Amino acid sequence: MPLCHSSPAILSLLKTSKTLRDLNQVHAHIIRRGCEQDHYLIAQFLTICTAAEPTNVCYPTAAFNAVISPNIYLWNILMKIHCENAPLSGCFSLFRRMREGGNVVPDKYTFPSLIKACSSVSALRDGRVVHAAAVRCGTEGDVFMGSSLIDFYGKCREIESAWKVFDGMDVRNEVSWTAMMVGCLDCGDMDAARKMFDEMPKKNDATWNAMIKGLVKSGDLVTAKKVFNEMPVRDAVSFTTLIGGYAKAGDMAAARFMFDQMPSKDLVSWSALMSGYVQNGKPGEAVKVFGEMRAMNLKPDEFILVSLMSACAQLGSSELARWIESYMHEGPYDTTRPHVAAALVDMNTKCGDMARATKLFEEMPQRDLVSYCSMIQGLCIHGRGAEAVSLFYRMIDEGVRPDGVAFTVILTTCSHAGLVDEGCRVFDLMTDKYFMSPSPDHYACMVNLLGKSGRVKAAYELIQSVPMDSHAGAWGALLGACRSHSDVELGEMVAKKLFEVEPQNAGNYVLLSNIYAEADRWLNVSDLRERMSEKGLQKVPGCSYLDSTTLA
DNA sequence: TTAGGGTTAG
Repeated sequence: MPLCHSSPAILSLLKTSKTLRDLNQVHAHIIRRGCEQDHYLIAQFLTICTAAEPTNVCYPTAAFNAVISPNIYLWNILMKIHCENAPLSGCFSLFRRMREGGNVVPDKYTFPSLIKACSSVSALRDGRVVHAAAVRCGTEGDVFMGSSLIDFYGKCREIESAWKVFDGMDVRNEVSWTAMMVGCLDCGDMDAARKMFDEMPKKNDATWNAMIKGLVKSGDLVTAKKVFNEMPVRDAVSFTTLIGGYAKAGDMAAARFMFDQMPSKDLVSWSALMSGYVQNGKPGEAVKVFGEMRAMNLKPDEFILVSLMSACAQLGSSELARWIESYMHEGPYDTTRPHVAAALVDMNTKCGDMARATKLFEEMPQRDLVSYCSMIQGLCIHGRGAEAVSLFYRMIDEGVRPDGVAFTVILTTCSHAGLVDEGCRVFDLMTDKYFMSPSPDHYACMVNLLGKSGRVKAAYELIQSVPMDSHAGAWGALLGACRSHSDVELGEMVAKKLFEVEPQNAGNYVLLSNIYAEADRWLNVSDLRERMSEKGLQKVPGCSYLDSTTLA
């Protein structure tokens, strides 16, 4: 029996609590007044607890554990807290505890959070188990249940299962429709998504924004803008989605224009604008935006600081780097969080402070894939290829599994440092131990590596064995190698291939012409120059293919 | 009795 009935004094105290300190005080009151078994009061406490300290799972769990016989409300609240902040395994052990010793039966409020936790990590098998449990509990007819299942199957790319849930629902609302539409969008089925968008009885902001996002992702910015204009009330999300779309398309003028149109800008929109400038190689602009933001007395979050650090890395300014670091130490920023730490390492290597980068890297509580890659790349930039390779193996020893990007980084390093045998070993490791199929970029790295070390024939054989469509980058690297090793015969074959795959690239003609010139084959040179002018190709001096297409 | 769940942006 509760000793007190939701003491109004404690309740009102609880409602004004904002910080952990406030909560500790209220908690002390709860314990002193013997209210630890008051379900209603503890429910309030748990809710406010996570609002104040979202990532702290331990504290609400401890308060919950003090309740002798928690009711279903309390179980569901704690379940949601775990689902949002704890690893999936923790959520499932809580779920087991609830079913085995909880003396309660899971209800329709229990499952949606669990399903959501499964979809956030695409845990298809686990989600199916929860789905089955929900069916056994007779809650699968609930709209929330259905919507979370549609979202889950959509995120796991099981669109057929999503449709089955959607079609089987007796009652659907805008959330269920939106979740299904997002499933179609993620599968690339624009027609089905558009049909749903047009046919659904009711739309909310999330619906409109999801459609805009899908159109942006498919590259159709014109229709995205049209839908945006048709939206009854545009919120920060809609603006930010379009800003991101323009940034990805390289149109920073349009992105900036959208940003300036926003009636109220939040941190996410500032961050989108900044990272747009960073992505488009305009670090100076990103730094300027950061200045504008600070002038408005806005407190940057970690995302924004990561963008600022990337901008600084591009600028290579050690002064700015030092300023950012001291700024972060003053504020409430957690510099040990993986993405922040990785950005710090990257910034310091690119601004020339390898000692600082190494110190930061070694002092991290745990090094993840991204921080390892930042450090490996840093060593590569500073010409310390051998150290980079041994760091790569240390990463594997520490149990961090390399992904495709990590292999690109290490292969590029080997290629820059001329570590041919090491590169070949890494390439074999990727295919034989990790069973990864190399991407065009990986092949390009290998061709570069073999080609630069003079093994042009081996490079040619590798590229011919590639089971995918020829990648211009790899062939281009090989042509470059043919030039530096004066292999006219192979150069001709490679160039022929390149003229097929990228006929617009004048650089390939120039390379071949240089190969001829170095072999004193002037007749071939003039032939080639003629073919170039016939095709209307012109090589801009000092400008690569990438530059000229970007400018166009 | 009061309280608890699902869709959209960096």
